[in-house]
Amino acid sequence: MELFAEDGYEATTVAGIAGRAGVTERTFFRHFADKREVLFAGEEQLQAVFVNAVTDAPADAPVSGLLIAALDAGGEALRCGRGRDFARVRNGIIVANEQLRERELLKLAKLSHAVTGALVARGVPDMTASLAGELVTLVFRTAFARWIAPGETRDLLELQREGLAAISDLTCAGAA
Amino acid sequence: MELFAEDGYEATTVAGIAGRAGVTERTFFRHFADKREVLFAGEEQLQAVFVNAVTDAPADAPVSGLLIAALDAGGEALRCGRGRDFARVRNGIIVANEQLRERELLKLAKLSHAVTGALVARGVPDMTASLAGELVTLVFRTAFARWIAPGETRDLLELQREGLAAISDLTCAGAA
DNA sequence: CTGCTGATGTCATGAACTGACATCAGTCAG
DNA sequence: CTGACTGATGTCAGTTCATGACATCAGCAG
Repeated sequence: MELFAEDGYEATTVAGIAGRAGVTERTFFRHFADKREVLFAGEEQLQAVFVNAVTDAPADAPVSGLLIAALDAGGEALRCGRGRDFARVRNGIIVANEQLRERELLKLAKLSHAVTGALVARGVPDMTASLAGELVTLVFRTAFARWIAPGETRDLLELQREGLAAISDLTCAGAA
Repeated sequence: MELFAEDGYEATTVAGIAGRAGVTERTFFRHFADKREVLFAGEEQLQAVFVNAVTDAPADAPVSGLLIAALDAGGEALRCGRGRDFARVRNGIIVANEQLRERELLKLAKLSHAVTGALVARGVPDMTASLAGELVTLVFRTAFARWIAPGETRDLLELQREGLAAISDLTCAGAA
C-alpha cells in the first residue's frame, strides 16, 4: 500500500513490492495469485461473516430478515476491522485503477454468490435467493461508498438501513 | 470466438488470434485494449440504448417508470441483436474464465453508472439514482442469466418483469 | 545424524503489452 | 501528375507479469 500510494498501482512493479518486503519476486507470486490480489487477500473472511449470519439466523426468519441479518453482521465486522481511514486509503488506490476495480467487483460478485448459496441451503427458492444475494451486496456496496465519503460520520449500519429502505420505496412504488 | 471455443481462453494466445485474422499481434492491440476486450468490444452501444431510454422518457415519468423504460429498451435491443444462441456461446466462454467474468462485471458496473448519470441528469436525487441504476443492471443481469439457460424459451422482457416483481415483493415485505 | 517438510531462492521461459520508427496505400491540393 | 499528408499496418526491441523446474536451507521428528 505504501508503494501504491506513492507511485500509483501501475507504476509499481512486483519486483519493487517484493524488494520492499525483502523477498524475491517468485516468493511474491507464491503468496498472491497475481499483482492485484495483494490488495484483496483475506476477503474470504468477510464473506464468511455474511454467510454465517444467514446460516445461523433463527429457523423461522423470513427472507427479508435474513437479508438484514447478513447486512448487520457484515457491517459490524467492517466497523470493527481496520477502521474507516484504512478503508479510505485502500479505496482511493482501488478506484484510481480499472484493473483493481475489476477485481473488487469480482470479489463482490463472489460475496453475492456465497450469500445466495447460504440462502438456498436454507430452502429459499433459487430466484429469490439469487436476488436477495444480489441485494445484500448492492446495499452493502452502496452504503460502504457513502461510509467512506469525505466528511461522512454516520455509522455503516445506519447507512445500510437507509439504503435498504430506499430500495423498498423505489420498487414498492413501482409495484403500486 | 472460434479459437476460444476450441482451445479455451487461456490457451489461445494473442498471436494466435492475430494470425487467424491475418494481422500482426501489434495490430490486434491497436484495435483492442487487451486480450479480454476482444469479447466485449461494442458494449458501449448497449449502454447507449439504456441511457437513451432514460433520457427520452416523458418528462413526468416517475423513477420507477424510468427504470422499466430502460429495462424494456435494453431487453429489446438484445433480443434483436445477434440472438440467443450467440449469447449462449459467448456466455459459455466468459463464465469459464475468471478474468473474463471480471471484465464483464466491470462493463455492467459502467452500464449501471451510465444509467445513474442519466437519472441524475433528469433531476433524480443522487442516492435514488444510484440505487435505481444498480437495480436496472441487477434485474437485467439476472433476467439475462435465465434467458440463456438451456431450455428456457420465455422472452427476455418477460423475465425482466418477473425479476423486478420479485424484488418488489422481497423489499416491500421487509418494509411491512 | 538422517531424512523429511515447507518456505524461499535461482533460472529459464512464455505470454501480454508498449513505444519508436518504418512502410505503404489512399487522397487531395496545386 | 506530383508531392505532401493521413491512417492503418508492420517491424523490432524492450518491460512486466506469471509459471514451471530445480536447488537450497532451516527446523524438526525419529
